[in-house]
Amino acid sequence: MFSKSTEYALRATIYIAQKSSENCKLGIKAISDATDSPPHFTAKILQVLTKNNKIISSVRGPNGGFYMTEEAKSLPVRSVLDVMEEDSVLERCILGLNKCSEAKPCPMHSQYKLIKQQLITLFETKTIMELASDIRDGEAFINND
Amino acid sequence: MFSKSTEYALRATIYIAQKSSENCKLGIKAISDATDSPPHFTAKILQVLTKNNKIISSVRGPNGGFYMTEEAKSLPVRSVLDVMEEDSVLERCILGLNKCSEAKPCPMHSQYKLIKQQLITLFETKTIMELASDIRDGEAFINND
DNA sequence: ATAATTAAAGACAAAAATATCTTTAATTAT
DNA sequence: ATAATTAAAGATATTTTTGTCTTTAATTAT
Repeated sequence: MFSKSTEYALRATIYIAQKSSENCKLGIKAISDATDSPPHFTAKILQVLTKNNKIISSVRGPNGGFYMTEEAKSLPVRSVLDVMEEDSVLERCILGLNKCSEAKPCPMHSQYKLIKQQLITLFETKTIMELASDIRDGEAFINND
Repeated sequence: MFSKSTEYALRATIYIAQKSSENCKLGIKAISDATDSPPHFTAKILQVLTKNNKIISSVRGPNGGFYMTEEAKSLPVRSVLDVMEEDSVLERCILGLNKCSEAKPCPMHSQYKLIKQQLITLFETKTIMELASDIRDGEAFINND
């Protein structure tokens, strides 16, 4: 469904949301370990997610690292997809046609649009914080151990 | 959702199902034109789909080309995904975790599994023929014109 | 038989995605 | 001020995906 980059982005974001705060930041090593992601590659992805401190914030130097504000934690999961430029997965034609629409549907259009709408709703209503809470409560996991 | 290869495979299969029969075969050019796909690349993909004549059949030489038997046309759309080795899209964890399961779910697992099940059902119940009929009846389209 | 036609097979090329490594800049603690 | 620490930025490498081109083999019509 998503690229590796986006999978790593989602996992890192959820982990940072759960573990960090403005006075408790996380290093790249801790994040990549906890989410089973390649550290250097994850660092690159976090550079994107910290652009404009939109989703993730960071500070350099000793005791620095990555963290999220409470405000950012309350963003919908879809914001991560938007930044990673994978929101299109939620909109595209399942057969890859550019002009697939109600007026000129592909043969899977009418059935797939119902599923697509549920995907959109899921990513737009679920917040990052909600996913993070499930991990904190031990109801969900973010690694492969 | 799917790779370009699989998108081309699905479009080509649906087109061949609609236009061909054992005594009316289609050339690669006709297929790639009708489905807005790169001809040489599509030829490669058809080589996979014709392996063992499982889904698509072909004969070489004059008046040769690609076609489908009535039996093959009645296969579920999922058979194309299986051959293209993209059936995993219907099974994988949306966050890319290898060990995501009921016992050790990712934080999106419980909500996403409902959507995933609908995708599986869609691809397993819909037949290639059904999609092809929609095109024949002018209810659906397979190109970008 | 021969020539024409068509897909199959294989080699190659380009682009994109994934991953790593090194250098730089910012921040902090001392 | 200095040294240590950390992310940012940039360069490079590897792998995968996508795409093209050429040669081969099969089939058919003449």
